[in-house]
Amino acid sequence: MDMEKSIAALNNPARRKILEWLKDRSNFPPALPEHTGLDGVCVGYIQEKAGLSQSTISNYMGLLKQAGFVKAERHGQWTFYRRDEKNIQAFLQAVQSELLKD
Amino acid sequence: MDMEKSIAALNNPARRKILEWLKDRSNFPPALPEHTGLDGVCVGYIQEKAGLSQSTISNYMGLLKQAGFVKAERHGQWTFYRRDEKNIQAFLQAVQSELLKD
DNA sequence: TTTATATATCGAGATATTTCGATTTATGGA
DNA sequence: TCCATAAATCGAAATATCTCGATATATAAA
Repeated sequence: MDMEKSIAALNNPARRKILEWLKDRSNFPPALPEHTGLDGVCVGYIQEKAGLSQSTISNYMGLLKQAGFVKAERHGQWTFYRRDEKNIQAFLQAVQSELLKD
Repeated sequence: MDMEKSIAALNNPARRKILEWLKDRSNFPPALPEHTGLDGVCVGYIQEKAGLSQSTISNYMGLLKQAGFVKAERHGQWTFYRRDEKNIQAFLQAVQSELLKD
């Protein structure tokens, strides 16, 4: 749990939005036939949804990954990103115990 | 609850430290005789503890205040800052419901 | 009213982040 | 092998943050 990286990753509305969208696969276009059964969302779909450039999204997903909020898995030419719920919970726990009195 | 301002305010290790220190008055030098009974810690003590310039700390406390994490109260020439526990809890609630799935 | 002290505000240089388009790398298909 | 597509990396301009010292403001004390 790198609090520094985690908070920096959250310090951007688009990145927070992406984390929210990733809660539900149906926020993105339906998976391609060759992707049925695979978990996560590929960069292109996130880019389309966010309306930002490919390089920006790739960068953002890298930051979210380094912060531990998402996991990446490569399948062929695509990289699928999905939330890392365990780490997200761990982060919330950590902020809480840092911020909360007692 | 301005999530934007709140996260930005937390996106700095010194400001997070200050919030932690403010949990316990004894992290700072004892209050002056003329301040006994008054709540909070004055800027000078925070500055001394943090080892940053006076203007930096004044700026930081302003950011923490705008984010709702602290309350300021002026007594004479001193400004006393203290945590706003209600708002801190509200923030934690908000991050949690934004980040957590379900 | 002058002086001293505490804090806030201003202006600026250094550093970091944002975001892009261009390029590179990885992979799969013709 | 050559081409197409997806994603990552690079380089850069615009903007924001960090942090300071200097100055301004507010208050109290002499």
